[in-house]
Amino acid sequence: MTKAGKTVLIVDDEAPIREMIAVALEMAGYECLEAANVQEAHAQIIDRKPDMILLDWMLPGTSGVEFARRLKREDRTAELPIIMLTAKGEEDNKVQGLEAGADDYITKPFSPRELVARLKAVLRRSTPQGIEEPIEVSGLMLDPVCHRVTAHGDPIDIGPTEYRLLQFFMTHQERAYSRAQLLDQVWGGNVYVEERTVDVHIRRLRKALGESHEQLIQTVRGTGYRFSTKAS
Amino acid sequence: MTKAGKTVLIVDDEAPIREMIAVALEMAGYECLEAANVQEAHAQIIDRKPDMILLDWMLPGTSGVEFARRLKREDRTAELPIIMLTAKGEEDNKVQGLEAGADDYITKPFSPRELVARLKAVLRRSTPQGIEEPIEVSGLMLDPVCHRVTAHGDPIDIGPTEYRLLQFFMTHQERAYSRAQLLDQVWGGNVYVEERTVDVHIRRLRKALGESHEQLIQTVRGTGYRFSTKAS
DNA sequence: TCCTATTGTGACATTTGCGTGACGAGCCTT
DNA sequence: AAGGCTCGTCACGCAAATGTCACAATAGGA
Repeated sequence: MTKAGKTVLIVDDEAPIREMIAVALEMAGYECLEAANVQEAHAQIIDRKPDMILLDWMLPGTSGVEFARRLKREDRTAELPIIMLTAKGEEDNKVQGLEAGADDYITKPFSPRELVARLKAVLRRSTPQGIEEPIEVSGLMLDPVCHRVTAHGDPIDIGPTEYRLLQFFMTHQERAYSRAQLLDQVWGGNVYVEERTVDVHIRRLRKALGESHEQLIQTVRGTGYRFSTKAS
Repeated sequence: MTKAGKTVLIVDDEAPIREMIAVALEMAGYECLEAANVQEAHAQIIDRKPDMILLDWMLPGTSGVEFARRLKREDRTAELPIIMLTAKGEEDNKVQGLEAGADDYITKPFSPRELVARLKAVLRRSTPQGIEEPIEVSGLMLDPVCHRVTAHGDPIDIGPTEYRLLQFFMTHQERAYSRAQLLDQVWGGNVYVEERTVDVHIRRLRKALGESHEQLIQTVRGTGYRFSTKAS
């Protein structure tokens, strides 16, 4: 489920180090941004909206700690996970770093493997999914927490894509969506697939729902599809 | 928000430090026990049953690491969360500490705020529910007190990790968990392990459960796993 | 009614995700 | 030191899931 690889912003004043880290992370499937100082970092954050920040302790101008503190203070960036990088021998500052709002702390030199591992752990913690209530429509129930679909209590077996499709429909009832919109919302923006693929998945979903509920997914000829309890 | 304040055992040979920590924790609503050495600590654990342990790295006689390892080995105390305390400059030993079974690790000097924060985090993920009643699901029984699993009365032999995994599943039925979530909940947040490792342990657990019960652990394609009595 | 644009449907090759056995490292007991 | 145990990782293979196509079915306008 490699949605889109998460984006990591690397802030360090030494280009070779940035590069090294970037290579390691890209091999692990992350997208990397780089910044040599606080100004660049700030621009990147606003512009590219990374999912987390690798922040060197020592920076020209504003120090890393200060920058971290600033980010945590701003609403817009308060939730951004930060991992502080520090050279060995600066361990005194660990407490400061963590208090400033860093989510983890790693000492140079470090192995790429360790870096990636910590990164994963931090990302894992900081991305809780929204509160998800079961949705029920005329006997058809989708429970996001259990990741399960049932019709009058009986489990229905569908693939991941059909699940996402159904979830989208059930949270957006009564409205017609074009194939392009569905691809955007269910498949995710930057994927190239034929629009007719939507038809196939609609079919699979209808089949899985069975005669009792397939009517909920209505064809809007010339436009797309709609999920509705009312007959068309 | 939860029941009564948790009890924390502070193990350190320097009385002033114990005192300082105790004051900080009591202000945060915890009850504190103190021990200057391993013998005292052991007595306190048996006698007062603390909910977690703050363990200094350096101790007269048996070292903190060794003590931690011993606690993790004994069934009776294996689940007790431990936070190791260490003076600055001993960071090399961090890995040793964590591997010995410590759930977290904190370097002196530290701020009371940091200590309390880590303590909360560790407690949160180690004992969501305090007293441990046996859990039984369709003939499969897990008894936390005896640290034993039986299927229709016949004992099942599984390793510690599989035990924790099963315990987590049985206390969190029906809900689907991603591999990342399982790593967090079962392995502990500060451990860096491949996600696929979860698969392997799932397999080992299923195998141990046998045909009669392996169906309880269901694969949720593209998402993770789920423990449920209902068929998928 | 016929025609055409649009959608339904089954089949197919490819991709992806998971199950599985094996292996080596570390720890504990002997 | 040796042997057993548990653990994390890897590589391989299978099966589900996916995207695409070709063709059938359908609707709606002329």
